[in-house]
Amino acid sequence: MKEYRLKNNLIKAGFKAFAQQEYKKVSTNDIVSAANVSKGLLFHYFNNKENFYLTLYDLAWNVIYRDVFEAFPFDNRDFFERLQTLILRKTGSLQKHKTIAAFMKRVHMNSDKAITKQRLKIYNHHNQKHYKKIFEDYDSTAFRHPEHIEEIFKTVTWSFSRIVHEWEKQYVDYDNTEALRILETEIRQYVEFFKKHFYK
Amino acid sequence: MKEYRLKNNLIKAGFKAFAQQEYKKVSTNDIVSAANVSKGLLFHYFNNKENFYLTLYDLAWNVIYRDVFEAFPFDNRDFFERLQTLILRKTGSLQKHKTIAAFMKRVHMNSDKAITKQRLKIYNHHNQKHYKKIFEDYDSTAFRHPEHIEEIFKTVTWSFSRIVHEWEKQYVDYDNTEALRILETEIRQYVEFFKKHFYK
Amino acid sequence: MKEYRLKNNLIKAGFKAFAQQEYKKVSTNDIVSAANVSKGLLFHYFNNKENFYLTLYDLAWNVIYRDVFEAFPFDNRDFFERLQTLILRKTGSLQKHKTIAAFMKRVHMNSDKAITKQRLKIYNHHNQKHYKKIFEDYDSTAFRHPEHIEEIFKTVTWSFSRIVHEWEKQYVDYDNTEALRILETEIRQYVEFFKKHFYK
Amino acid sequence: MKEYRLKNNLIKAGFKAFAQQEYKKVSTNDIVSAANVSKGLLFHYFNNKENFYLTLYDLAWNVIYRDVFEAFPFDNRDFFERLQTLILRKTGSLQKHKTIAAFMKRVHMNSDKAITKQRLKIYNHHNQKHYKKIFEDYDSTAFRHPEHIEEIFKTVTWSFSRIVHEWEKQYVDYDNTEALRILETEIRQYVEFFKKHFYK
DNA sequence: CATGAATGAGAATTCATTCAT
DNA sequence: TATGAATGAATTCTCATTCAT
Repeated sequence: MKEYRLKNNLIKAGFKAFAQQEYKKVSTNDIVSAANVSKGLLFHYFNNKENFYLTLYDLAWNVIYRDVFEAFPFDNRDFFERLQTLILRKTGSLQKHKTIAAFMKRVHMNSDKAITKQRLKIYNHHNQKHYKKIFEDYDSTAFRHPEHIEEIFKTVTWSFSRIVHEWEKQYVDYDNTEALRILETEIRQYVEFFKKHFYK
Repeated sequence: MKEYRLKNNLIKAGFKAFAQQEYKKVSTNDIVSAANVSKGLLFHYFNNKENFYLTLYDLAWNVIYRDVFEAFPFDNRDFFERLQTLILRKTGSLQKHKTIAAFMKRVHMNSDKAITKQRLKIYNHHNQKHYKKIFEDYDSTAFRHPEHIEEIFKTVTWSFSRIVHEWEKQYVDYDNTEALRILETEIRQYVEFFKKHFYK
Repeated sequence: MKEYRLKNNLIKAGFKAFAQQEYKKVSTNDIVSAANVSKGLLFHYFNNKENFYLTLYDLAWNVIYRDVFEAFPFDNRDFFERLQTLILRKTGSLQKHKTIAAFMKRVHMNSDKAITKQRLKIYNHHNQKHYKKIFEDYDSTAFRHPEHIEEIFKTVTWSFSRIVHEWEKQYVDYDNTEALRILETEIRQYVEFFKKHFYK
Repeated sequence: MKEYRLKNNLIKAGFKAFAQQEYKKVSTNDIVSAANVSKGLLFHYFNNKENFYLTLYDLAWNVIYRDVFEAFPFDNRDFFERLQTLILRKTGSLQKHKTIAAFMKRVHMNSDKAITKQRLKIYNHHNQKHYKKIFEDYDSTAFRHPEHIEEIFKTVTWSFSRIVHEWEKQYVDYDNTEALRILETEIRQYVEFFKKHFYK
């Protein structure tokens, strides 16, 4: 598809620019000249700066979830193991795409009202869509108290996100695969712990 | 001091503006018109926008540490209790000065390189100066292993900052004094815990 | 004529757009997207925006004069009655084609030099062509002073255009047929008046 | 007032530019460079293009009414003669300020919604203010039917505006004073006519 | 005949900063 | 100390037009 070459250039340049600097500090001029593209093209494709930014955010989630769902082991219906796979793959994807990871960090730090609102919409849309995919057919028979699934889900995901956060701070400079193995071990440990308490 | 009225107006307007919006989004026009002061005066007093911003940051710490050191119980030479007082007063001060608290949050989220660098300088300067004041004459004889004081200091301050952080998130809407009492109880609990382990 | 469908879409969209907004305010993007047609096609058919605009103007007169000349009673060779028919049909046509009427109003208000010049050319071309048709074989024997035909022509057409103008302002919201009947009565009255003075 | 020199340059350049071309066709660049003034200054004084345009419109009426009211013969309380003075002075003022006259024509032809709305507001404000001044203490005892004053007022002003309009078209190129004398004669004639019919 | 990607000059507007008074 | 007029580079965005396919 030769015709999307320049659009792609814009997207790449956008990710890079918004990963390095704040939204407001990045000028559309910077982006188009980095993308080696005319001034008008950005607006031809994305209408305005804000929409471009949010489109990139949307694309970023697409990239991440593509990695997450590539040959996802749907045959394993164990709740915790699915969750573990999800987290490890998400984290792995961000490790792989450094620019996107940096971009995401900045997006989530942006405190402009209009942008925050739209960003949440996009985020929720992805979350809903993909969590449904993963958790609509998990094995609920294993739980000791299936009626507490809501609370368990929250506690567990929250704990995991915390673990990832701590791990991120600590292993920021490490070799990717090595760091991921460490995270995996830690998560696996917690999975065992959760299983012991929440399963029959 | 009639002659500093306008400078003060600028400072107040500055805190308010930078508490509500990002550095880049706030225009000097916004500030001077909110302060009811001429355009030139801002630059007369503060040279440029960046310096104005950093001056406010410096002033903010002054405000906070003035609260902290007002009748500080220096007669109590216990390490942990001094630390506890420091933290509770700092937090209390921010609770009292909502605008400054919001301002500080935004400053610490700002990721502009030039500003980050300068901001750290100011931060370190205050930290050094005031921590010295508090911890230069603590009672070191109580420690089981005085040679580990460095590690203990880090562990403890880090834990405390974590506790405050969690507390902030949870009690954001609560009544000030009530929320502070809760924090105090929690911190006191940890102080006991630390004393038990690190003191003879 | 399947192959002119898109050209027709463009024309319709053009009339509508230029009826609603000034020439400069209408963008070619507006037109092509309203016409559901590619950007290039507009330029393929009409070369540039200005030419497109003027082509529409030309077409508008074609539409109007088609209505005027549909089964025109050429057997009646009376000068004033032909003129009356011309005016009533012209006005009726504009009442029928609201969009074209609005378009025409805007075109005649446009004061861009280049466009005004071209517009006049088109206008004169139509005028000449059609007035000739109507007035080349009128019954000149009825006039008291056939040598004054020029002045009579001017006086009469000018008076009629004035009558239509006043009528337009007054009956803008009325039912078409009803309003037209009123205009007809008024014009007929003047025709009688003119006949009395200018005929033998 | 040395400090308003450049503001005045902008105003003059604005009148000239908007007198020669449509609102949309005039670029702020054209104006500032004609005024020999920096790009920013226009926006410093007038915020945006639209507001600049409307400010000029307001100023134009000020200029005209300043001419109208300069030593206005308020001692003459005759209704028609006041009206006559008003019209002749208004017309004379526009003859004197050719640029403003051309500007006004264009403003009144502009069909942009937002601008039309604001323009009317300004127009009504001036009208109200000045008509009140002139007609609040006219001699109403002279009228045969003072209860019909509303209708008389409308009929008369409408007739006069029509006369001026025709006159404008005819004497566009004539010497100012000569043309004005012609208009005056014509108006005077009508005043006599009105007096004969509406006065006792 | 039909597309729409691509261009780039030019538009309005913003804003930190300067400087004469 | 205080003003605010003045600057102009930088920014976002528009739009008629071209052209390879």
